[in-house]
Amino acid sequence: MTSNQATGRAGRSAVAGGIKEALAAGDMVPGQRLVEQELSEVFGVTRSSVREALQDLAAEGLVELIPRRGARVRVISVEEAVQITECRALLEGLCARRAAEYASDTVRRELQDIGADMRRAVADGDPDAYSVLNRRLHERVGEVSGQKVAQALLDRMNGQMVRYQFRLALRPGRPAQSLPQHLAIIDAVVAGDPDAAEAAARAHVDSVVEALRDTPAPVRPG
Amino acid sequence: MTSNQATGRAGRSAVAGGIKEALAAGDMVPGQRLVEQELSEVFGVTRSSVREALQDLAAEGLVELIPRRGARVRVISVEEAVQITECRALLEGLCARRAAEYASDTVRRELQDIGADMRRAVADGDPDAYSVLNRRLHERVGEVSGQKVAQALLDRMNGQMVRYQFRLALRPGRPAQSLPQHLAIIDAVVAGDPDAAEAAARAHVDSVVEALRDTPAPVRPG
DNA sequence: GTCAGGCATATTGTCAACAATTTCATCGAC
DNA sequence: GTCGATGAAATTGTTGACAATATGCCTGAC
Repeated sequence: MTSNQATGRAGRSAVAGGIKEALAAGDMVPGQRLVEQELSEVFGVTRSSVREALQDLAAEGLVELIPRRGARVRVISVEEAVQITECRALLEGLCARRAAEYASDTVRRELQDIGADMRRAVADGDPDAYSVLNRRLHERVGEVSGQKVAQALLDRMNGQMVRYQFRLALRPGRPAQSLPQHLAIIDAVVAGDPDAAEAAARAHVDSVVEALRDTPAPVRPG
Repeated sequence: MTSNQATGRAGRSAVAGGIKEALAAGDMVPGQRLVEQELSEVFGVTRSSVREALQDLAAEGLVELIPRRGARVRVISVEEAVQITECRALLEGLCARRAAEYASDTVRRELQDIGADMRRAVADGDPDAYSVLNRRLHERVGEVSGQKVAQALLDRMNGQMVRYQFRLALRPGRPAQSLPQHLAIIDAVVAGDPDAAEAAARAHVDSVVEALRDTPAPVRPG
């Protein structure tokens, strides 16, 4: 973390990025107030930069902006997380379908490698490595699908889900549970079977819905 | 249109709203430069308000913001419009499914009324009325589905599609073509058949993809 | 002891001037 | 005649001061 006096456009993304990180790390709890001057001192930027960064975060749905009352970290209810995940299921399904149709041989091999690595990560009981591979899998599939629009929507939603994803990944046995689903997606894409790929991706994300449903509210707001 | 000297928060949404309107009306063509001072004079607000409004529009994907070079009306290619529509199909499908599951008797009756009005509009050859009913149908379905997240995404995408929707609605015979599809959605929701509702909604939006595919680029950029 | 009113403070919102950068046209060299 | 440099104008970006508003505390009446 560079604590240089960043200014202007650099400052803007520095603040936005910093808050995102803090959010992912759990250093900022939902409902927490975000005071402009405070942030400007912490990040060493002007209040204008903070202001613009907060606008950006609000547009991404990570922060709630109440007129004359300032910004708060937005609380995402379990219900909302479920809805987000339902939407994700559809969009991931679309991406998987298109990936199965369009993926080059190189990518298909790459996906197989990711699958093998995932197997290993689960066998080794390394949820951290699994999480990284998980991200890479979804990322590669989205990329090769050519569905830029769907991908942008998914990115956005993933940003809102950081808190929940963190909690889910920590659950013992969760990787073992999702591994076969991920492998099914990979197999279908590699085999070039669009219907199977879409179904597998949907089934996978739907199982996340299940997992979410018996998640307690992640953090007491306030 | 009030050309009062709006200031502050009011000014901000006044500009954003005004630009959206101009965009929908075709008064602003994609690629057109949006100069801050010019807009501030037209709308009678300070440049700060214009600036923030442009940020909002950029976040919605309606405007492209290039550092040090200003804002331009974003060009949405046919390819992108198709992708947007593909995503819409999925999300509309989800909403229709949930609507079929959860709609109250009152809403079901309301939807039937909309269907009847649509029939009439087509019979009368009134594409304008049909367009309004179309919007209301999708709106009501989204509302009753309880899918706030999907609805928010759809709103966003509809905003980006204004230009294309306008052109499509003008095509002679288009309402007659989409009428049975809309009626199918309504019937399925009214009948409480989720699978049929989802299928009908998807089929409808997929047919929009077809229509888009043989649309010439809507406006010469620049 | 509780509640209403008013004051002090913290915080956000607005603005206009200033700085930095890009753009475009003009001019000169080859 | 074309290409590149130069400078002026237009435009965006930044800053700090000032204004408006909300919040919480303190006081005093009942």
